Amino acid sequence: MHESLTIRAYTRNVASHQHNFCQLVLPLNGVIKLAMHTFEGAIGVGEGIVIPAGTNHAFSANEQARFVVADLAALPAAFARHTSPKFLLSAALSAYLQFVELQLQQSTLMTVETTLITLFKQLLTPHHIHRSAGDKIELAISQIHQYPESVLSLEVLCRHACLGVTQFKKRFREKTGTSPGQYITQVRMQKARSLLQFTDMPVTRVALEVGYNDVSAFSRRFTTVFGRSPKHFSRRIKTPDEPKKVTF
DNA sequence: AAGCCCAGATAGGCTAAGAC
DNA sequence: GTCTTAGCCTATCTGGGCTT
Repeated sequence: MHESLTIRAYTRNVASHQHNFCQLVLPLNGVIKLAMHTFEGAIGVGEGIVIPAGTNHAFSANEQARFVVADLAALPAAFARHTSPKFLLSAALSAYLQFVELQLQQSTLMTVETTLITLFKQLLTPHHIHRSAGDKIELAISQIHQYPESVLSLEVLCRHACLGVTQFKKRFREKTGTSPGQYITQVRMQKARSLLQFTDMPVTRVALEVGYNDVSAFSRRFTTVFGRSPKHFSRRIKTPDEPKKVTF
């Protein structure tokens, strides 16, 4: 099949139908109402819904609605563990979809669409796709992904999930396969590595950005997780091949 | 099923020393 | 000045068993 990204707008009522491919619907503006056997409700900006191949679905979109529809040959791996078809997008992925809209409206090159789809599929990772806030544990997970630098004690997370500590720990492990503490560390270290690789922030600043008030504690944890010190990943390292800065 | 308790493990803060 | 590493200490987390 031909995989594609398209921008669609206001749609009154589309009767129940199905495709032999997987479809993701991602609002850029307005609200879309969707009905299928595993879900019935509305999705807005910052959310998305996955419609597996062969699933009957009907939908309508309000007058303000504008949304990206991605037709994909297979269900992306990031959705394999999802129990709900609804999901949340990271701020970075939402920004990318805005960029996609502009490019699709302005570019006439087929290669651009191909590149946009390729990158879109690469961004469909747990780092950018969070489960919908419809579940109590998902609320806590969403909090971890949105604010990894904040105080994320068990007490705080239990409050977000409206659960007791025992229930929270049990359900969290069932959902994620790991403990809350280890999950938080994973998220923080992934973010730290990205900041080191793609910004010129010093290690001390990166430590603060991911919730460590002490750089030695951050360095120790980072080295444990990745096997190399933060400085190894830092852009601030000058390699022998790096061109010398020319000043005028 | 949910909550409580507890021993052991782990994380994070602080300090100091040393490399670059 | 920036960063890493190590030692020490305290707080918090984890996982399992027990109770309600």
